[in-house]
Amino acid sequence: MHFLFLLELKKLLINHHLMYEQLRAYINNGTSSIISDEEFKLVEQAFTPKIIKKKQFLLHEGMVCKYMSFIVKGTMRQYTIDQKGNEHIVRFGIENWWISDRDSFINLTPTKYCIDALEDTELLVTTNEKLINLRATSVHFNKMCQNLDEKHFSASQERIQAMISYTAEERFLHLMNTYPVFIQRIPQAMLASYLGITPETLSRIRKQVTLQNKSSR
Amino acid sequence: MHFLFLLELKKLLINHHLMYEQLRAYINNGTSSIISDEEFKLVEQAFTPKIIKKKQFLLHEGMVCKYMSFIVKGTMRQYTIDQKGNEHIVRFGIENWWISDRDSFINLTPTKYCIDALEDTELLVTTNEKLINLRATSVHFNKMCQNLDEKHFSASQERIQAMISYTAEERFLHLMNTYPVFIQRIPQAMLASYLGITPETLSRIRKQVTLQNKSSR
DNA sequence: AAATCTGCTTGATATTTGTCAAGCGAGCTT
DNA sequence: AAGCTCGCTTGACAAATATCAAGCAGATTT
Repeated sequence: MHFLFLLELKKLLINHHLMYEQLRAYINNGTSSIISDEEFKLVEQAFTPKIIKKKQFLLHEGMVCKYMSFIVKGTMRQYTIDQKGNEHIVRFGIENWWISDRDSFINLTPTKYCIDALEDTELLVTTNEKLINLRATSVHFNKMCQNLDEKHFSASQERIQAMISYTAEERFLHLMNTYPVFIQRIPQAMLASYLGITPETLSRIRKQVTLQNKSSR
Repeated sequence: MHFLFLLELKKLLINHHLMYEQLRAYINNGTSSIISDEEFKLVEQAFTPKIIKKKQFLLHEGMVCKYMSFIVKGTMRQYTIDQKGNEHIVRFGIENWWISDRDSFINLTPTKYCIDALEDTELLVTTNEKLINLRATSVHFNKMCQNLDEKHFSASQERIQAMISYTAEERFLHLMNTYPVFIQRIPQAMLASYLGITPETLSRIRKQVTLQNKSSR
């Protein structure tokens, strides 16, 4: 009994180690110089590993979003629920992106979003206070945050532009090109919601698209 | 002749002074402590005043966006032009917001956006290098940038959510509540583009809305 | 194995929005 | 004052998308 417990604990620690290592790799990825062990220790201390099982919630409508989480592995979604009970997916979260409702996180206001996991997902979680401190003390980490923010800006703008200028079919093709991972991993009904259309319409669009591909070959 | 020139120059300097003062006011607005004169001098030095006349371009598709501009007064639009020649407005810029294509600004890639002025607009312009230096030297300015970024994040997310969950009419009503200034200042055809609909549809929606208001009184 | 559920597809029809064409009033130019 | 552009509206019709209802194959539960 004791022995099995220790074994599980060991596995857990190894897994946690791997999670931090991926964060380290991503930090190094964005800068020319490599983050030192001492500096990375500061980063480690600011984050807590967390695993969210499929369908579990990270955030629920009405809560204040106290955490900002770096996704190490897995897929999440951030969505609202309207009066009719329909879900509208604002954002998918995958590896190497933040997941959080920044508005609620910064202003401590209740969120209107839910965030849950589409598959078992590994997170590194931090608070606003720790984040602010860490950004002030670790140059490399701060740089990573800036890069992530720019990535986020760019993605949002791209999405808005697609929504106002493209038809549903064009938006789907655009998504296929930009985030092919989404198409592979995410159930079609959720992709439809993300694209702002109904599942039925997406089904017809896909049929359309595959037919066009076949005839052009 | 000499005299008139000096008079014009004086007017210009006074105007420039007022522009900087507004930036100072906005910086102070976002923090608990007030920015000192020495610190604000650093801010002043990083920016150049610029006036863009109505319909003039600040940025054109294909250029690299080398500047980030703080709007002191006026209205701008950031938009794409599709193959059919239709314009799609991604964003309006008004007082106390940045205007720039951040993606191009950061990565030095050619932009796909045009930015022009809807009315004579006063800007304080800076470069990425100056911005980075200034953020490192002025705590108050850095805080303002963070606040602006959060404002931008929040607005983008809000917009995306509106696009995927609301009908055209709901989006218009939402815009009326969120940015009534837009409705007052901006020609209807451009509002339509911003909402992702045609001018004709917006015209019909407005008719609809005013009829409903009348009957409910 | 039967029953249920989930994710997706398909068809018929309704609703929303776009397209094209015309018109109208206000302000501007000549 | 005549003519013109601009911003907006309106009508008739077309296209895109939603809605409702049904069905179906594969996975999961009982």
